Amino acid sequence: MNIREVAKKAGVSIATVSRVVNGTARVHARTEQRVRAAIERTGYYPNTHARTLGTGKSHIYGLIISDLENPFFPELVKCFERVAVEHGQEVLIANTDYHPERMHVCVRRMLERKVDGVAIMTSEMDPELIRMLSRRGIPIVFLDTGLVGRKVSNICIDYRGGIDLAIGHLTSLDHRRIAFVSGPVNLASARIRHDAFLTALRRKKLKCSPDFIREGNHRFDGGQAAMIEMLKLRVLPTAVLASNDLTAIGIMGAIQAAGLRVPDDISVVGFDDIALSSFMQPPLTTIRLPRAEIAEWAFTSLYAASHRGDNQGITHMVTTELVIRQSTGKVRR
Amino acid sequence: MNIREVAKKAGVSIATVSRVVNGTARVHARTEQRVRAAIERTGYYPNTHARTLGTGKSHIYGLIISDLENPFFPELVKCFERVAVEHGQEVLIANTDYHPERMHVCVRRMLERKVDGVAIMTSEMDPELIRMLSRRGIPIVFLDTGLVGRKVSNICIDYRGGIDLAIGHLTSLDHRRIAFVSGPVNLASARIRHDAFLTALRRKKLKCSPDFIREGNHRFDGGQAAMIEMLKLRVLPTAVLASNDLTAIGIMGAIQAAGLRVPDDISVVGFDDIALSSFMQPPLTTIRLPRAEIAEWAFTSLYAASHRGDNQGITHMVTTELVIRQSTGKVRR
DNA sequence: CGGCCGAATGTAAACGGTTGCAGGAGCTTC
DNA sequence: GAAGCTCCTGCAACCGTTTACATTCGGCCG
Repeated sequence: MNIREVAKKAGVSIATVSRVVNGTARVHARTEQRVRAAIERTGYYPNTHARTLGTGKSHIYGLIISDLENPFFPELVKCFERVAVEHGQEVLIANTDYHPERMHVCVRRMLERKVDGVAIMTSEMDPELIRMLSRRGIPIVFLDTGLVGRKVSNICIDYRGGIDLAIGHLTSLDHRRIAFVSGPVNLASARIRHDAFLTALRRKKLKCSPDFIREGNHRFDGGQAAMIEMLKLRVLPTAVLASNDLTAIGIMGAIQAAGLRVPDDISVVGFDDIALSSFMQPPLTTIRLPRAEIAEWAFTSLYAASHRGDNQGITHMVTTELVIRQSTGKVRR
Repeated sequence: MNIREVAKKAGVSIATVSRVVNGTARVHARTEQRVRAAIERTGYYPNTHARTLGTGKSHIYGLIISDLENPFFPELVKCFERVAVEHGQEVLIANTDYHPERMHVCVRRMLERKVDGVAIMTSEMDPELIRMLSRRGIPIVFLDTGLVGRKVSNICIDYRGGIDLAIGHLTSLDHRRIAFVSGPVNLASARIRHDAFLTALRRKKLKCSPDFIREGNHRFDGGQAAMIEMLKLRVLPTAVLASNDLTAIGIMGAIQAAGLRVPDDISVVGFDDIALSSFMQPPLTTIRLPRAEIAEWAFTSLYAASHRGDNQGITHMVTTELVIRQSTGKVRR
């Protein structure tokens, strides 16, 4: 059931069938009718590979992420896929597993399949690889890297705004001793959050003891370990802000395991608002990162660049919001 | 940089380049050298779409799942992708979002991209669609459906064995009043677990009050609601088994919200062993479903069917195991 | 030295679409 | 009635491979 079969059944040339299928040129209503009937009867659908070969457009978009098992990503991937399918496009997903060198394989896979654009939603990256894509005119969109250029767009997250909200919320509950557990310091986006925390404290005229700043790893065990250490201090913080939700959940675990209570003894605030956070005991107060918006914007910017030939990349700012649940409360006297 | 460029640079015909790239026929060592050098210099890699057009093999495998946000799936998807990439194949992921009618779109996407095989890891399905794939000779692998046929394989999970282990574990801790919160009853795999629970109780000569059997929805809120109801009974169970981990986590939430303790007052056992379970307070005792094994076997069975032309599908049995953590304990007097 | 053989390489026809260009049909206009 | 215009439609080249078949080449044997 290829285009030739359909053409024969409809008594027209393959060019006419192609025009009916794609709507690329006027076809007489009567002819169109016949072609459509033939398509119906044969159950014909075009071969995308042949189409790609002819037009150079694959209708596939690449999505590179760090790790699908990190709860931050599934929603992002799902939304990206949903929007892509709504636009009649396909998605190619690749995991780097946090290894910068795996990026090579990912980019290679994208090139081999001739993607029409790539969303790079990881922190790891390699300028050489970016150039490989750029040189071929493939649109790119990044998450959180300053770069913007020809066909290269960027999504910026307002970490500072979210952290300001969280600190404001905590101070309004009379918290003065606020600790922070960061992500891995070699991660740019983790450093931004760390800086934003210090700035926000300063603005509130609060001091921050170095004992109250710990490094985590953006995973459960990192938060847990950091908090276990912190609980050995003579003077404990009354609230802890974490660089992401998994860290916050690890922190809550350590607090509860030590026989203390959240939020009665120590309040905890996370960052990301992964689904899991609302299921914790107590449900976690956290700064929401709108993953659906990120995914949607990532796709549509690539799609626009590929279709309308928008050459100048742009920066899109994504705002965060504070979701208040039950892991934060007023300071006990 | 297509095959013609390479051929020109190496001073050979495109057929020779193709033979070097694919190793499909003998090429003189000296010639091969020249071709490889040309490939190196030009950074050439073959166009997969042209290749697919010529050979009929796309080297793409489809993976249909219910919902990427259900924590059961990310690990499955990740493993499937890893194994596929190791074999030089690509993966096409599609979500049904639990809607049987979305299967149409998923299967259509698979057909359009000419996948070499499809793993259908959802419960929803439509025999008509299966036939559409089968008629074209596309290998299929299912999770948990009795069907096996020409190029159709099946992965069976030993639910009964896992549930027997769990009930054995609970009775050895002196539990006699054991409750069960099922999944949605219209889901075959949920019914199997339900039946297995009843059988296991009977084998231990335990009676089960109808009050102790509730229907959940395989989500957090279903477990929570079912347990809130159950806690109104005059005589409470000493242990609850859930049809999956999310349900179990909802159950623990309801118990703790009611001021009771897990496992001191009520023990809880889950099913699946999603990553989250080990992070709960207390960490959840659960029946582990080996998702990596399922994914690996799903891919390799498709790959074998596509490459070696294995026509007879087979059934693969996957065993479960009990992971004992801290949500289960001895019955208090 | 001629014929034969096998190894190495080239030629050209698919694969299934898209699309620029040409041409025919039907109609208006002078 | 011829010229010119529009609207449809078909022809054929092209996209980048694979692969069956043809061809060339060198060596070996009788």
